[in-house]
Formats: sequence, C-alpha cells, structure tokens
Amino acid sequence: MTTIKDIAKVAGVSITTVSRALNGYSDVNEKTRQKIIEIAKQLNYSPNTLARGLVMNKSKTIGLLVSGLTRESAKDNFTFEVLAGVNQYVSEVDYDMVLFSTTSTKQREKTYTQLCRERRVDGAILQGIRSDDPYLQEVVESDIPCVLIDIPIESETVGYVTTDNVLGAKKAVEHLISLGHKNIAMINGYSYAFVSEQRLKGFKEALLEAGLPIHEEWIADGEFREDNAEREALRLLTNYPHITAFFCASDLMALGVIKAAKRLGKRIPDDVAIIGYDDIILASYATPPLSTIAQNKFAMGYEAAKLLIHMLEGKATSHVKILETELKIRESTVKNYD
Amino acid sequence: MTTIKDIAKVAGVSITTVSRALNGYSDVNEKTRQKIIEIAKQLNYSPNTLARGLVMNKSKTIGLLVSGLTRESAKDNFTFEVLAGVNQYVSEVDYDMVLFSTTSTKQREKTYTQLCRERRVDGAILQGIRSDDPYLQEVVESDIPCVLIDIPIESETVGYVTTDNVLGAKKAVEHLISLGHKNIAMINGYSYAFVSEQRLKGFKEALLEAGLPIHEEWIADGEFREDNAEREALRLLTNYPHITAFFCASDLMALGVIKAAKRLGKRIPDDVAIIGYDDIILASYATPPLSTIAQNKFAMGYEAAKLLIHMLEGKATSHVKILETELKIRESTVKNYD
DNA sequence: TTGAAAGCGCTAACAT
DNA sequence: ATGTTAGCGCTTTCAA
Repeated sequence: MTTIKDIAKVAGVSITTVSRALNGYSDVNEKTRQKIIEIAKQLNYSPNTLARGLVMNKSKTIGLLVSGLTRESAKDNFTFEVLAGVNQYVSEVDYDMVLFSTTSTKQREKTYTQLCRERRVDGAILQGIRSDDPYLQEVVESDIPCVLIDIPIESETVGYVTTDNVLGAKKAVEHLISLGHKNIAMINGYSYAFVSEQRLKGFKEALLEAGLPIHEEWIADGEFREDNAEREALRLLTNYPHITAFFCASDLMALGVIKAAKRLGKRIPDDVAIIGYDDIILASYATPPLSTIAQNKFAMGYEAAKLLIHMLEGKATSHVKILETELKIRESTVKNYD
Repeated sequence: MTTIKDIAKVAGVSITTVSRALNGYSDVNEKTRQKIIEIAKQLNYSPNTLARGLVMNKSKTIGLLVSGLTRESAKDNFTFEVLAGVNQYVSEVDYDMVLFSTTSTKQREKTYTQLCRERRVDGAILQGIRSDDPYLQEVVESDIPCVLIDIPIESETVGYVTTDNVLGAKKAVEHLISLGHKNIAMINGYSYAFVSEQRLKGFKEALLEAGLPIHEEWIADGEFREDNAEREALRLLTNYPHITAFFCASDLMALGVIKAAKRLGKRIPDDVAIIGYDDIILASYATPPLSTIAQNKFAMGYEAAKLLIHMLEGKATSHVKILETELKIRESTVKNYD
C-alpha cells in the first residue's frame, strides 16, 4: 500500500511537502503539487485515515447507536429510514458512519460510551434508545458530542431532533372528533418512551379542548407491539362497547387494533375508526389503508446528522431541531377516501 | 483521554508491560496485571483503536457497501435485513461495521475500493450492487477481501452468499402449474442482476419439464419496480388474455401486478394467480396476501459476515454459502389458504 | 517554498 | 517478567 513516503521518494521531495501538496496547502509550488498529485495517482495512493485520525485526534466518523436492530424490527422501518437519512448527510460531507447496535451480546459488556471512545468517533447519534436506558445517561454525560432522536435533552455537547408529538397527537384526535367520534380510546407505547408521554398529553388536550371526558380506563399500554395492541384493543372493545375510535401511538399497534376489530366483526371505519402514528410503509398497504400522523423519518436522520456535524465543527447555532408532522387521511377513518 | 502511557506512569511500569497486561499476554506477573487492570479501570481507559489499527495494520472493521440506500428503497426491506444480519454477526465477534452507500454524490468521486482503502477496512460485504457496476469489477480485482451477496464470483479473496435462484423460481412456477395453470407469464427484474438470469432460467426449466410451451412475449422486464411491473402486467393481460398466472422476480413487482389485475377487474387468484419472490414484509400484508419464495435476508447478511471474517482469519474452508429458500403459499395463488 | 524532527498511541522485536 | 527501542503513516511546529 502506497504511503506519502513512497510518493516523496519518487518525487524527490520530503514527506512534508507531499502532505502539504495533497492537502491543498497554499505554500507549495504549483508545479511541485502537480507532480506530486500525478505521482500519487500513478501509485494509486489512498491516504491512511487511521494515521491521520491518530495525529489529528479526530476520525471524521460518527457513530449511529441504535437499539433492537433485529429481524423483527424490520417491520417498523423507522430505524432503517433514519439510518438512510443519516447516511445521506454524512456522505455529503465526507464523513463515515459506523453502526453500533445493542442487540448483540456485546451490549452488556461495553457501554455506548466505550464503543464510541474506542473507535474514536467524533460524535454519535442515538436512535431508538429507551429513556430509561442506563447507558443513555452515561453517554449524554460524557464529553462525546451527541444528537438524540426523540429524546429532549440539551447541553453543551448534546442536542436532539424530534417532532412536536403533542401537536401530532392532537391533530390525530381532532381528526377523529371532527368525524363525530366522542368515545375515543388510546393505545399508547411504553411509558419510558418520551414520545409516549407527549402523545398521551396531546390526546388528553384534544379531548379536553373539545369538551370531551377523559376515560383513563380507555387508555391502554401496547408497548409499541402489534400483538399487545391487538390484545388490549380486544379487551377494550369487549369491555367498553361504546368506543368508536382508537388513537394509537404507533402504526404497528394500529395494525394490531385493526386485527382486533376485524376479529370482533366490526367494520372499519363504520363501527370503529382507527388512526396510527408514524406512517410506516405497511400503513398504506393495510386493509383498510391506515390513517396516520406521518413523520419524515429520513429527514429526522438527515437533520440529526447535520446538527451533529455542525456541532462538531462549531457552527451549530441551535442544538434542537423540531420537524413537522402531517395528518394522512386514509380509509381506516374515512370511508372511500382518496 | 487516558493512554497506556498514563497507566504506565501511575503503575510504575513501562508502557510495554501495560500493553501486554491489557492484551492478556501470559508473560506478565499476575499481580502486576491486576494492578494495571485496576488502574486502567480507575482512569477510565479506552484503547485507541486508531493507534492499534495503525501498527497492527488491521482495523477490525468491515465495510458494508450498499447501493441505493434511499427513502424509496425502504419498501423493499431487503437491504435493511441484510444489514441487521451483518451487524449481528459482526458484533458477536467484536468487529465494527462501517456503512458505505453509493446513493450520495460521493459515489462518483470515490470508488468502493478507495472508500475501503482509506478507512482501512479489513474486508467488505457488497449488497445490491448491479453486476454491471464498473466499480464492482474494481473492488473484486483489488486485494480487499470481499463477500458478495447474490453475485457468484469466487477467487482467492472473494466469496459470495446466495440462494439457489433457479430452484427457487422452479418451486414457484411448479406451484402455479400444480394449481392447473398453463399460461404463465413472468415479470423479471433487470438483466444486469444475476438473480434475474437465474430466476428466468428456473422459470423456463419448470415450464419445459411440465411440457409447457415458452412464450417469450409473455416475459417482461419490470426492473424490480412496482410501477413498471404494474404497467407491464397491464400490457400483458390486455394483449394476452389467456394468461392466468404471473411469476414475478420480486415481491415489489408482484404488488404492482396485483394492482394491474385489480384495475382490470380480475379476481385474484380466481382469474389470475400471482406469486412473488423475496417475502418482504409487505407480502403478508398485501390484499390478497402474496404467495412468494421466501429468502432469509437476515441469514444472508449474517452468513456473509461470518464468511468474510472467517476468510480474514484464514479459517474459511469454502468461499461460498448457498442458503435455502421456502415456498410460502398465501391467497394470491390459493383461495382461503390458511 | 521546502525540509528536519517530533509525536499521535500503540505493538513488537529484541534485549535483559 | 520487564524494559528499551523502533516504527506504523500521518500532520505540524520550527528552521532554513
């Protein structure tokens, strides 16, 4: 593998000059530079980023820490789209991305912080980490710059990108209310997700503002899982037949609710209307197609990467980015909608 | 950031001893080792993998080269599942994975080979690369060990994992034939995908073996795209009303065919039966649920990583891994199947 | 405009 | 069992 030393030898200059020439410094004779560049090309030279990173003390690499990168999690393509967005920005600015997942056995042995420090990543993006994850605390308190997705923590070295989940939930519930629904249940995700809290808040606010009562017993925990949501919806629909609509904190759970409704022979949306959250790909392919609050997951990843790298380069004016959500009306709430 | 030098100073030994102690060499006094480990812990030491990689000339990092990591490609969660599988194995053996995607602008400036060499990855896995990609040739001919997914190239440094696509296609078509279909069309992917060739071959073999004629004009190119497949199916069904079944080289295209059939008022599977390939998540959620040839994409990633790392460590007996596929019968071919 | 020398943090001969 | 030394490939003072 060619090194700048080899180039220096061939060019008859010092390695310093080669380094300067290749890095575009101005204090090098233009002819010398051309010659060096030419030789580098001929010798098929590639800079060794390990060596460069060692001396410069930065690697131009960011870590993407995700949890639960399993076979099952593919259904909910959230993580994947975020990843694609991160990747997009990162490669635009010539950084690289290394993926740290915590599904593995490794997760218990090494903390996120250790992973980041060993690989000398310049910063990290955290996605899908539960807010009660002990390692979250650790990495946030470390000196590693990081950007969190959907966890609102802010400090000198920490920023986040999220959407307005209270507003999103309100939009969903107001949509149901505008359709005449008065008896609306909610299937929420687990409580250690920040978004769950927020969506619950939005749910209640919407009811309150419409002068509707809040039935705490109509709020169930589906843990963001399709099967749990199905079970909970089955229970609610059986025990409280007055319920005519469901707001679910995720599309996957909404799919579970659809199954439950079908099993009970209920027509959707006539007997029971269902709205989800996220706009995963399955949503538009479901039967009936699922109304939902769409989040631009790709954009979340893209913006997270952008924010992080701006922070790294000291040109971030704010550490927070809030993205918009959009109400998508489909046939799980409105018949023959098109 | 603590270095072994710091530890050496505190422990009153040389840095060599620290290095040896921390790396589990036997020629170091057990007491000394314990002391060093203790100090390392106290000082919150993390090894610098850049420095280690520089001197050892290996980074314990592999590159995952994918193409088309876009918002749209999320539908076909193939890449994502492969990635999850790669990640799983890689983290089991304490390697890291860096993701190189070629969607970006960067793709035209730097070749895969350059990307790999700059980051000093020990090896690479290539997924979703077209067989006519000029850079594919380059990386395969380089000295970088690599494992290809679904491209059968083998050499000293190159291996691959794939499934038996001829057999898979045959299984699909034989299934249709067993249902009594005689007029079977095929929507294939683009020709510069190895799998397309193979699946076409399997398609023809199955027909031949059943004594059925091959109508070349019933074979269309859907370029692996849903919309193209829909258009082609529309055309075929209109021009050749005898057709009663479709074999599609991907599920995404099969979904397009379903749309086309519906638009023409055809009942599925009564008027036209449809079978896909891949078993993407959407398949089971489609209306009707899609019969398909399932590939274990997670396993493909996992096995690719395993093969690559075995190759790197010189303990690969073979450079090829062929995985099984499975016929999944759903309602797009058999009514009320359950 | 160029070069010499030091050093980033680590491993690995080669002593001792 | 431990230390000395050299060096991985690169950037960066400092001098010339």
